[in-house]
This record gives sequence, C-alpha cells and structure tokens, in this order.
Amino acid sequence: MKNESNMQVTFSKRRANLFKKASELCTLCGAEIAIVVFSQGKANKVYSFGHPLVELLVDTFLGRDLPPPNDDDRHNNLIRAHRNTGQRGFNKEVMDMQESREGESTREIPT
Amino acid sequence: MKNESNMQVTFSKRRANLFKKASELCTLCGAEIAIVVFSQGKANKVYSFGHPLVELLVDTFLGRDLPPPNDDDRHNNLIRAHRNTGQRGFNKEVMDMQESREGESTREIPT
DNA sequence: ACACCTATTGTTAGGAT
DNA sequence: AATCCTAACAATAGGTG
Repeated sequence: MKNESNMQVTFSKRRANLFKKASELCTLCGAEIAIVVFSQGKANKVYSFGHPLVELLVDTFLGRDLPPPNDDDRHNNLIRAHRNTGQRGFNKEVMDMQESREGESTREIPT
Repeated sequence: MKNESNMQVTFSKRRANLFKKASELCTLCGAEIAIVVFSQGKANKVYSFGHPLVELLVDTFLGRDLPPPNDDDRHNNLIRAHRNTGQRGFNKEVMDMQESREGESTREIPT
C-alpha cells in the first residue's frame, strides 16, 4: 500500500465490508453480532456494529452467566454507555452505510 | 438455503471469514477489533475474536473515557470474565483457525 | 461433521473523474 | 473525500468423497 491516505481509504472500504458481512450473517443465520473497531494513530476513532445493540451483546458476553434483568453492575454499564453517547452526541456521526435494518446499528465515534 | 444443517455449514464458513477479514484489517491498518457472535437456536454458542483481547476493547468501548488502570468497576468486569472463562475451561475450544497472531484470539464458548 | 472442488458472485487496490 | 471503473483475486453455496 502506497501512502497514509490510501490506507485510510482501504480502512474505510474494508471496515464497511466487514460490517456488511456481519449484517449478512445476522440475516442469513439469525446470529447476533457485535463489532467494535478502534482505528489506529492520530485520527483515533471508534466504529461499531451491533445487531441488536452492541451494549446488550457485550454485556451478556462479559457476564456470561445468563443476564438477570436487575443486575446493578451490568445495568450501570448500559446507563453509563448511554449517558456518554448523549454527552458526545454532537460529535456522533451515524454511518448508515445501507438502509439500516430492524434493530441494527452502525456508529462512528471520535475519541 | 436448503435445510438446517446446510445453514450450520454456511454459518461456520462465514463466521470464519468474518474473523479472517477482521484479522486482515488489524494487520493491514493497525486497527483494534473485537467481535462477539451469538449463534441462534438450540445450539446456542458464543464465538469471539479480539485483537487484542475482546474484554479490553469492549471495556474501553463501554466506558469511553480512557481507562484508568485502577478503576474498580472495569477491573472487576475483566476479572469476572476471566474467572468465568477459567470455570468453564473444560468446555472451551480454541478455534485456532489460522496460526494465531500476537495478541489475537478466537474462542468458542458453549452456553 | 469435515475436507476438497468449482462455477458464480463478491471484494479489493488502485486509477480516473 | 466520494464515486465510478476494472482486472486480479477471494468468498460462497452446493456438490462429492
């Protein structure tokens, strides 16, 4: 790969395709998938894909014993995540790479 | 797609390719990626890919303020995740779809 | 379930606009 | 940075052992 800006293009293209593949896997096989991508370097950004929400899936993943609805710790993680999202809402860009399907979301969050 | 077992094959193939694509994106662009996949239905399983560890990335994602080393909440999440992994270690299959690279891991965890 | 095969379809890097 | 183009390459479903 030639230079820095070519790599940025490659990163975007491949990230989009990764999310597309994930989306296909969800639709085709009824899977639930969460993806978090941190880009490298100065332009450090966070991108995510979730079907359904990333927070719900990673929360279940971290506390792998099946999730009780009123667990304080896990609940607070969700709350905090949503609070932070709200705080930085003006920085948030919704990617909307395709017509976004039911219960599926892609995001881009500058750090 | 014809039947149930053909879909299982498709699911495995596509999941492997999704993880491969993620791995390429990490190597090529220096990105950090975490993926969590829940399969559907009776044979409900959890698969994950992380470069580096899934736990570190999703933890940073959930508490997006940069992670202080001694934050109790986040630390406990990691500990608990690792404890659970240990508890169910006899059930754990390391996928090892390719020669596993430095700081990268794929897992399959029955639920 | 797993490995190999193959025709079709999809992805990719790079160039052009 | 975004969109279109395209030759080279890779993924896919379905088939067979």
